[in-house]
This record gives sequence, C-alpha cells and structure tokens, in this order.
Amino acid sequence: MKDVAARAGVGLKTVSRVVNAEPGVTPETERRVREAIAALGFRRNDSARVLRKGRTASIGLVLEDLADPFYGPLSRAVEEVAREHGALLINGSSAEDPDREQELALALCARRVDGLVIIPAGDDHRYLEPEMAAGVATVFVDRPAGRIDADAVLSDSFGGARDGVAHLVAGGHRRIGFIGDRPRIHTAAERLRGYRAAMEDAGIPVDERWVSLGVTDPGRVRRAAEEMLSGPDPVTAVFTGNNRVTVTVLRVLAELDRPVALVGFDDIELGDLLRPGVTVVAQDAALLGRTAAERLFRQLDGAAAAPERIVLPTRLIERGSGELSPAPAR
Amino acid sequence: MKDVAARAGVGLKTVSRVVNAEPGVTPETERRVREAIAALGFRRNDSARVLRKGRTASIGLVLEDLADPFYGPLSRAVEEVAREHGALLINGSSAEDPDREQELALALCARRVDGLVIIPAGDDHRYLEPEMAAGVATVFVDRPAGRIDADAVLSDSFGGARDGVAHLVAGGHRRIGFIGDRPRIHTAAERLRGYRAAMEDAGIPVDERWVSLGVTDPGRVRRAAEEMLSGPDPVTAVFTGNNRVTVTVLRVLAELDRPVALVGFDDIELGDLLRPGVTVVAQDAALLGRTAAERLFRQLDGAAAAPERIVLPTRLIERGSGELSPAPAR
DNA sequence: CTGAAAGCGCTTACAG
DNA sequence: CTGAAAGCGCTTACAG
Repeated sequence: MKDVAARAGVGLKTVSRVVNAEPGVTPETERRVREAIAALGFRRNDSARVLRKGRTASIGLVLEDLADPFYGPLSRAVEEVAREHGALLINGSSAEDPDREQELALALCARRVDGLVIIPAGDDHRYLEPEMAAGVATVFVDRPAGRIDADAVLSDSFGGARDGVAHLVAGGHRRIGFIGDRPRIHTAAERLRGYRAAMEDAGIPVDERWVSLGVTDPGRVRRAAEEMLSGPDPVTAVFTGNNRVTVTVLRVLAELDRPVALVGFDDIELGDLLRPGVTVVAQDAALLGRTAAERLFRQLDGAAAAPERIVLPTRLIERGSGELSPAPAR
Repeated sequence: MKDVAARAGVGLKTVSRVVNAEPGVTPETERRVREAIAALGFRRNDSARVLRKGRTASIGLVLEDLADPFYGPLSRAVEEVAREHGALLINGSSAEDPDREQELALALCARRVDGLVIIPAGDDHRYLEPEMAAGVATVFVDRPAGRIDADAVLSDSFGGARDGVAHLVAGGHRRIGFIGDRPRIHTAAERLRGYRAAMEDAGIPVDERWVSLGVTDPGRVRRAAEEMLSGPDPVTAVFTGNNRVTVTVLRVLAELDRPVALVGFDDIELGDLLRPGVTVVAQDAALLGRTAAERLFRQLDGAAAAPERIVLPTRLIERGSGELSPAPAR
C-alpha cells in the first residue's frame, strides 16, 4: 500500500479510501491510485485489516464429520447465512473426539473468528467461557452445550423417537429393538428416552436385550442387530438412532428371510426407492444449520438475549418399512 | 500481551517466548508469566502473528456444493491433510457459478490463505495469475484449470465412461442413452467423449436423441430420461453422468413397467441394496481430495515442480442394473 | 537468560 | 478533498 501511495503520489489514507470505496476522492486521484494498484499488482491484506478493525468477518464451524451426509447440508446452510453477512466459514471435523473439538474451537478463537457454531463432541464446554466472555458469539447445534449456558438449536430427538416407536406399536409390534449411538451423545440419549417413553405409554416392558447403544461403525451395529434378531424371541421391529445405523441395519435386514419392520431417525437418500421404502423420522439438517447461524449473527448484532434452546420438530415419513406387520407368532 | 508483560514484570519478548514455547526462559520467570496469562485471561491473537510471520497456516477450498455427497468426503480428506500440516480449512461453495467462484477465491487470497484447492465452476482462471505469482499455492481438483497452467488432480472421466458404456454394449445393448451435466463442465464433456468412444468402438452410430446434457436438477433430468425412454425406439440402457443424475434416473426407471439397464458415474450410498443393485463407475472422492491437498503442501514446502495433471483411475462395480439384458425386440 | 526498538500492512482520529 | 501520526498485537533482529 505504501508503494501504491508512492507511485500514485498520494498519501496512504487516500489509497485506503480508494480500496475501501470510501467517499471523498476526486475521480482524477482515484484514477491515479487505481492505475498504481494495477501496475503493482497490489492486493489488500485482510489480515492487517482485521488486526485494526476487530472483526474478522469469519465464523468457525466445528462438526463431527464433514463426510457424513447429515452434516453436508447443515454445513452448507451455515455457509450460506455467513455469506449473506459477508463472512467466510472455517470448517473443522472433531471426529467425535472431545479433545479434538476443544483444540479446534480454541484454534478458531485464536484466529479471532467472530463466532462459533459447534456440534459438540464433548460434554464439558467450560473451556469456552473465557472466549465467550471476550465476545466470541457461540451457538451449539444438534446437541446442547455441557456445563455452560449457551444458545442451542436442536431437533426434537425425544419426541421424534417417541412418535416413531409409537408408530411401530400402533402397527402391532411389541418386541421392538433400539440401536443407537453412544449414550454420552445427547441426541442418542434423548432418542433412547423417546423409545422408552413410547414403550411405557403402550404398557410394554422393555427387555434390555432389545436395546443397544455404542459406536455407529458397521461392525458394532451389525452385531447388535443380528443379536436382537436371533434367538427364540427376536424383535419384530427395529428403531435406528441415526442415518449411519439405519444404513447398516438395512443391510442386515436385506439378508434376512423374513420381514422385519424398521423406522429410522434421519432421512436417507434413496430411502424411497428401496422395497419396502424406508420409513423415517426426518429432521431438517439445513434448517438446523440456518437457524443456528442466524442466531449467531443476531448475537453479533448485539441483540444479546439470554441463551435460549430452540427445538425444531421432526416429521414421520411413512414409506413401507415402518408399516410392516409383525410376523405371526410361531 | 503488553498487560501480561507488565503484570509479570518482564519484557514483551519473554511473554512471546513462553507463549510459543521457545527455549531460554527460567522456570521461575515462566511461572510468573503463566500466572499473569491465567489471571488476565490472555489469548494470543493469531491474526497479529500472521501479519508478522507471513504464513497463515490456513488453506482455502472452493467447491461446488458442500451438501453434495460427492464433495463431503473430498472436503473431509482435504481437511485431514491440512490438519496433518497444522493448517485450518476455509470452505466455500461456488454453487456452480463462475463469478461466485472467483469472488470466493479472491476473498480467500485477501485473507492470505497459504494455498487454494479449487473445484472450478468457471473455465477461465487467469484472474488467479497474480495470486499464484505472489506465492499462493494452487491445486485444481475434479476439473482442470482454464487458460492457466496449474496442478490438477482428476478422475479418469473419459476412461471410466468408456468402460461403463462398453460394459452395456457387451451386455447386448445398442440403443444406449447418455444423460449428463452441462457440457461446459469438463467432467461432463469428458464422460460424453467416453460414451462416444465406446459407441464408436462398437460400431454403433449415436442417435443424437439419446444424448442429453444440461443442469442436473431433477426436473430437467426426468424429462430427458422420459423422452429417450418413450417413442417407438426407446433406449434399452442409460449411462448417467454423475450421482445427481443417477438418483433421478433411478426414480424414473422405478416407475417404468419394463427393465432398463443403468450404469452411473459415481458410487451412491445404498446402491447395493436396490433391486437390481446399481452398477456404477466409482471414483474415490477422498483420494482425490487427499492427493490434491498433499500436492498443495508439497508446493508450499518449496518442491516447486512444473504443474502436473494427475489422473486417478475409476472402478466399475457390477451390481445388477448394468447387467440387465435389453428387452427383446417387439 | 532477557528486553528495547522497529516493523508487519493496514485503519482510526485528527488536522488542514 | 487529502495526509501525517499513532496504533492494532504480535515477531524479528539485535544487543546486553
């Protein structure tokens, strides 16, 4: 910028004015500055700008795994809102590791992102308190914060799971399995709670062999499914706790010689084309992301309301798998 | 930092040494500094650091749409490599708009990202020449750069499509349709070229009504598919140019009362569970991303070889839909 | 082992 | 309409 000013024969401030399209520059002066910019290949350094201005016009997003089909649309929605506010999005995957989540979130804060959207992997976010006190806007999405008071945008995991399981009960099932993510994860716990509520509402005691929580890798899920589907009293229906689990259970059911009902949490692409179609409790990942990001920018605009928990409804989509009748008793 | 130095009764440089774990500080001094840091809630400002050091330890990724299942794993792979090199990833979606691609790429350069991984939407990247000259490492992935010489990591679109179509020909098909993305997009053009090559190798003249290129939104694709599947001489097989097209064509075929063979470019989740299973020409999105990112960091390490084009092989996965025989002539 | 000075590339607040 | 000075929060190069 100094070179540009020298070449155009003007002061630093005038170059700054031209670069930032501020008023108060004669057309002739502006022309000279622009010419110098072009000749020298000047490119404004936004890092320096940021240092002076305070705001970086960037926000951070910490999620579990960018490659998961649930987080793609969510991430895109956050990006879109950021774009509307002139901000860039820095993205990081925690791989469901609390330490990595913290490392990422703090790295983003050190870069002085204006705000943070977090899909937490851990359940203790006190490490963020100094950052939030220092003015970093923070919104949790998909799962709430742990041990601190912060905005959260969630799907109705409890209600959605309860409705899905009640749907199976209404179809005549009594032995219904639940396969979900690790219990430490808020959504997994809530969905299990929904399952238990629906069973209790129906007066069906839950046999604990019907319930399996743990990592969602195909091996673990497959074993869990095979176990509850074998033996003298197998389940006649399964409720799956998220899209990763659903996909694996679908593979297990495809190998089975009898129909087993299935309702899955999260919609899955092509779920309508399978036979039977896959009945799901759908959540709106993009709306989740958009709502969280808008809330973030509202914080940044100074509309500093008290932290709030926003819960978005889920929607049961019947496609066939959830409407299969229980096999006749043997 | 100034406050920390004052409180600890040391110089600025000593604080800097402690913060950066540089050697040459007595344990006692370090203790005093750390205590001041804790008391004051000091958080190093990486923006300032960046301004002084030159490198920002961040790279940019410009892609088409974070929500597309093809780009999720690619993005994740780039992020993973960035992480291995201590860098953060700034992500942006061009929405397949060349202007938006340019705007994003230049915004990332203004933030002084160390490097740029670009899935181009446009076909003229001369706007990047000043940036590259200024030292921004740049690698194109999935599609090559236009009008500039730059590294590119691509899948073998031509060979993959040719093999896929040849597979249909080997199964006895002669009237084979091709539905792809807009012809301006390099991968679409290459895949069409592969289709034509396979047809020519088989001595089958291509009826231009069998070929449809355009946007991949469901409406356009559906109309194209319905058109080539109707009339007196419908196609007996379809080759689809990417995962978005495949998904829509699968829906059209499901409504049909006769079997039509299908081979799709890109693997799709649950493609193995449909009946028939979906035969695809799979590319490895994660490997594409990883290769591009590694190439980028090699550029940054100064191993400045001449720009190169790396082409990764595709893999034909037979699952049933591509092995359907043509309906007997009426 | 420790620190004072200069500077990274901008913007802010002010004066002319 | 225009510009000189000071400063954002760090690091570099140097001296003690």
